[in-house]
Amino acid sequence: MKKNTKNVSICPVSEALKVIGGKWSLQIINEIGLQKRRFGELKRLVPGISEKMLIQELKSLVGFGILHRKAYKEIPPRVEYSLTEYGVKVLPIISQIQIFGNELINKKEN
Amino acid sequence: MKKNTKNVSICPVSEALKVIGGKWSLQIINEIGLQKRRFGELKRLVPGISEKMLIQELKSLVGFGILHRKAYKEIPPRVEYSLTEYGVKVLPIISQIQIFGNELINKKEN
DNA sequence: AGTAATACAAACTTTTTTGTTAGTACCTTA
DNA sequence: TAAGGTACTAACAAAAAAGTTTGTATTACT
Repeated sequence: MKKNTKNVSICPVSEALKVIGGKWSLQIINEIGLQKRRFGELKRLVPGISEKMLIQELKSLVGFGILHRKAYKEIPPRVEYSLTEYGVKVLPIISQIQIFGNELINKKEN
Repeated sequence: MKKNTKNVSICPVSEALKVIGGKWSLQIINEIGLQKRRFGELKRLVPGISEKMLIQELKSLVGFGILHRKAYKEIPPRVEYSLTEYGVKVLPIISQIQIFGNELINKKEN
């Protein structure tokens, strides 16, 4: 495994989980997909999320370079979020997790 | 999206995260891979994990049908963990996360 | 009799994550 | 003048996850 400057191992899985490890990030990324989504739109699309968690996650993902944020200078405000070229690389993870999640659901039904 | 008996939506991603959403589960599953691993072995292989978290996760994963636990009636005790047929289906998720994690690491280095 | 090895268990504390509530700025329209 | 719509912010509370410490059973070996 790779080491950092202090010669401590860096685990790719751990590094990834710092970015997409929370309760909501994957759901948000999934709803954005290859589109542009407004804040209010995401609020509706991600069921159960609070406004606080939504902005918190959006900010974090923007900070990690996963999301791009475009604010229009209008009143009332309009902000659009979309995946960056890095963000797009999260989508295959989601696909795999969905496959597994569906297996779990089918398994439960027995 | 699928609905359960109470007509509430079930999200495959959420369901999957209930099983593999913690800090350690993916690392543990990754270390087991297609082999058999003893408790003590995993303790060494997963750096930084406490004994408590290790058994807690192992128990949980056994409960979800991801891991198989085989205890030998010996003293000192010997217990071997391995992936079930369901557990094996987590490996592609890990592969994808590793790809993404490595991208993050490379990105940081600039 | 004392120690070592292995795989845990239980009680408790700390840390992290998530949720709740109330409030802001700005312009438009009634 | 007052209310409405949008994207936030901040303070605080609750819940969930993770960490720490101490202890257990069993047998073999010294």
